[in-house]
Amino acid sequence: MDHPTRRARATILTLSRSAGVSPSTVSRALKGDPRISKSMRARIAELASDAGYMPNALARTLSSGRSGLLGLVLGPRSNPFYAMLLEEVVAQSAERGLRFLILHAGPGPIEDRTTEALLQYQMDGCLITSADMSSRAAEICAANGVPVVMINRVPRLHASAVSCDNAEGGARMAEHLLQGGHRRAAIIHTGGASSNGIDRERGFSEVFQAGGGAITSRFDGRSVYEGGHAAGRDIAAMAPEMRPDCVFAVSDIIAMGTMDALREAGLAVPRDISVSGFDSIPEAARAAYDITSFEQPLVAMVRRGLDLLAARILEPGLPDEAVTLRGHLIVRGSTRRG
Amino acid sequence: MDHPTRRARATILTLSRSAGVSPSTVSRALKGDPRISKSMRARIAELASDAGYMPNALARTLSSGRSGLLGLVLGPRSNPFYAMLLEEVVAQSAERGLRFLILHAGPGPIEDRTTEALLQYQMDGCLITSADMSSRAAEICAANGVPVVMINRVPRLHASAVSCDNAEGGARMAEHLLQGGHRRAAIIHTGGASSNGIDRERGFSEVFQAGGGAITSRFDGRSVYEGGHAAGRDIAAMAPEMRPDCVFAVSDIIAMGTMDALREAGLAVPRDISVSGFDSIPEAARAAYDITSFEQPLVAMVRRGLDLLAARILEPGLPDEAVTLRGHLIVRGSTRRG
DNA sequence: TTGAAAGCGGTACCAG
DNA sequence: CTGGTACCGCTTTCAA
Repeated sequence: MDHPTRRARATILTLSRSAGVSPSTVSRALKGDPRISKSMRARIAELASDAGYMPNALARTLSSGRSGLLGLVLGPRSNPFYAMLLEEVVAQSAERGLRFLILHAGPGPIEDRTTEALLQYQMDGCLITSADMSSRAAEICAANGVPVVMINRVPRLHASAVSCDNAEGGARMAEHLLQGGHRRAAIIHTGGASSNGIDRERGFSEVFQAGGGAITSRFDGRSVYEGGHAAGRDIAAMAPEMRPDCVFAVSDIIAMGTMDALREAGLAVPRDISVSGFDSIPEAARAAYDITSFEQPLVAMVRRGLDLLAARILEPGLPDEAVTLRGHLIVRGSTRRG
Repeated sequence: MDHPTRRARATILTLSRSAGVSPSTVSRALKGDPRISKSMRARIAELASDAGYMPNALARTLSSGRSGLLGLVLGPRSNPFYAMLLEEVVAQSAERGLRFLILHAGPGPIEDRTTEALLQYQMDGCLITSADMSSRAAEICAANGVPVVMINRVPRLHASAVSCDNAEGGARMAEHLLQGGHRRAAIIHTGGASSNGIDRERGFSEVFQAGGGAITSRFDGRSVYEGGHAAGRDIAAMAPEMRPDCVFAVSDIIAMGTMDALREAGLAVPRDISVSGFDSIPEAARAAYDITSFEQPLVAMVRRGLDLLAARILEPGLPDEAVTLRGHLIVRGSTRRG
């Protein structure tokens, strides 16, 4: 009961027959093994392309043990940062001949059921780009010898990680705001879950306070626009003398919401209050927002992340590693200057 | 040269040995074959879970011919609509036990090289959610008996498709604007490539003109915020008596750019000019934009898309099919009412 | 109700 | 430089 519409595909066996050589010779010729004569290689290459031969990656996996498949866990679309990460990851991994299987995309933690799918597909490794993912997935992977690398997240047990220097970023932002004459800051964080957010807040607070500033209020921005918006509304509702003179949101998407709420309440940014964010997503850079932010070195982060993963796939014993990359402050129009 | 860190995984063979039965019995027991006695099934199930047995999906594919893997082509992140689509697709396919391999994510067409990866991984089917993808990929898939379904794109050769009624959406928007007293419309389209955009524009133009309105200008919004922004700037620069009284952008992301540009130029929306979009992405629904839009029935579109794919995987001979779903107009604050 | 054995498409080791 | 062959993990007839 074959599929009549699906013409039988060429395999190494069929090629070997039409070439009159053995399957192993074909296999070697196809992957450029130097032991095969040039002429034979050329002949087989020609035959293969004529026959429209496509290697069966799955069969190769079965015998070689390596699938070339990586698992990807992506954070929620509500933060455009993850969409950027996705594009960059896909672009860079294509160059390396790696493919991604989507394990999870969206809010909430990855389910155990899903993690198991990973194992069924013999993935060589797993890339996690979500800040609030349960560490359970990493555990399951580790237990099965599948290396895990996290991007945009501080390292946890059973995983390597790449992140930008979040504390440093917070500190740079604090300096910038202090120089602009700000002394009363509101912080919009992400509520416990995100280690990134915590580091950014810590770096900010230390420097801001050391410089004579005060953190006058804190809000939970829940890593979403709406969370920032709600915080902005609360800030705008404060009595003018109680109001902070600047806001540090731990991510741009939050800062966008805050800024909109402040404006809707009739406050001018940065005249009445400065707003700053983190990540430097393109949306926050638009003229309509023009938010001062700390840029994460996205391309480099992805590159290092894939490097870490590739190294651990080649050499399973390698210890976990935490890489911190330097980002940089981008001053835009949403913060008052000195 | 084994990997010492990676404990050997349980396989059907190891299970069969510890159970003292044949591999085929284990295989059948595991998938609930009724021919295996209840007691044996229970015993093997227990053994399997004790051993932490995970089936090797790739090995299964090799012998069964079905991988459970689908290919995904995703449009550029610059339009949040694709990120929505991604989350919905992943959520719904997880329920069906289908996994997605990312073939492409981002701007530009999918490369042939990439399409070939598809074939190497024996994907059962392919889902394409990008408006401007080259039809070449669909062709390659078809040639190899891999069914292709396009979501948010009108059908082409060698593929089934699901889309919302784009022309109808344009028509509804035209009616709405006519009722609001608008008679001079600017259209911001996406420049040839997108069949969706063309249908939306056509539906709009026909009804708007039939109702006594005129299309006074057209701009290429290139499906990106910046394209809409540039068009908005051009519109704002027109002499007031030449200026359109409303704008129909063929997607929300374009409308957002246009709206920002109009406001930056000092025009009020909708007092001076109305702005309308298409898709109804959450970003455009925010209070800061509040854009009147035509909502695509995303959940249903994805459901039908996966249905089409699933049906064609089970029965390879099925003819291509085009499904059109009905969306609906969402009137918000960016368009002047009667 | 269960077992034996032949593949699925490649890889890689051992010969020659 | 090339051939023979066992095997990766699972499915699936065909027998018993």
